[in-house]
Amino acid sequence: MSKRSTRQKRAIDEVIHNAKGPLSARDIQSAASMICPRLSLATVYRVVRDGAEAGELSVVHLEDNVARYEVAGGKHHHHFLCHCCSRAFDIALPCSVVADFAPPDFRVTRHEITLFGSCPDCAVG
Amino acid sequence: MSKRSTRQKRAIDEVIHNAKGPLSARDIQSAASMICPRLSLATVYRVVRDGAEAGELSVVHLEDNVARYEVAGGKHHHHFLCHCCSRAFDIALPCSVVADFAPPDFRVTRHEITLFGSCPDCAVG
DNA sequence: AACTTTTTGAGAAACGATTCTCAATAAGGT
DNA sequence: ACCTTATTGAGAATCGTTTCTCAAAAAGTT
Repeated sequence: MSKRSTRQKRAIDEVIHNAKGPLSARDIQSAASMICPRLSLATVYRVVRDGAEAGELSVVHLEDNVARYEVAGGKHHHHFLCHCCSRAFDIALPCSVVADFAPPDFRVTRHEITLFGSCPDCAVG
Repeated sequence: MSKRSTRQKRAIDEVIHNAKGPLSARDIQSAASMICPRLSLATVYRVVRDGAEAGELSVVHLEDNVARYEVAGGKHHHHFLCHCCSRAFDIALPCSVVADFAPPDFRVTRHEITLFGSCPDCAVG
């Protein structure tokens, strides 16, 4: 639990809240560095870990071995991962039926739908 | 490209072909060890890498930072990852519409739907 | 069976993400 | 402004997966 409000925490918070999708620790570092120069990766990891433990952030694991963080409690959504710039974006997909199609002896507690391809910035022509 | 048929390769092949879902290198090693004792992890990695390069195997990355391998060219399906025993299972889900719901400026080339929960062996009562 | 060349086993090494260490810095209260 | 204590930065350390190394073992050919 964090006790003091610091420039670093405020910058990290702002970056995460303005993101269009979940951000990796490095994403957060480079974006928040604009606001708070010399922000260290260790601090980013500390702050997001505390945020996740406090239930304010949720951790998203897509397919590239990198944890990404987003504000928790938003409405359910899915993700798009650009194979070109490696950025992740939020996407809304209908998914109400997904869990119902699992064989009945599997207990489904959660699902993730991830789309891959190129994002608007990377798509050519 | 492999030039010789060995006990190790045959064991690994058999294990992968009989699997109910994609297998990690360690999964393969422990299963294939029954057939071919003292099989080393390095060999598993070599064989699956060659298989993937030859297009015979495809690599699946679920959310736990471990590459899993399955025979390529099967019909499209999705995966279930047991958070208890960490095994992955193949699952068939309807997914025809999934890509259509992405915003139009995203180019979708692939998707992955993963269900999480407990598998039949791990689900209690 | 002998020979040549690929393949293997075992552990060391590499690699990238994440965590730790600790002296230096900065919040927040007085 | 001062003091106490949480927080930070920078790099070292860790952790787990995957790759590399190289001598020893095995495949396939004659």
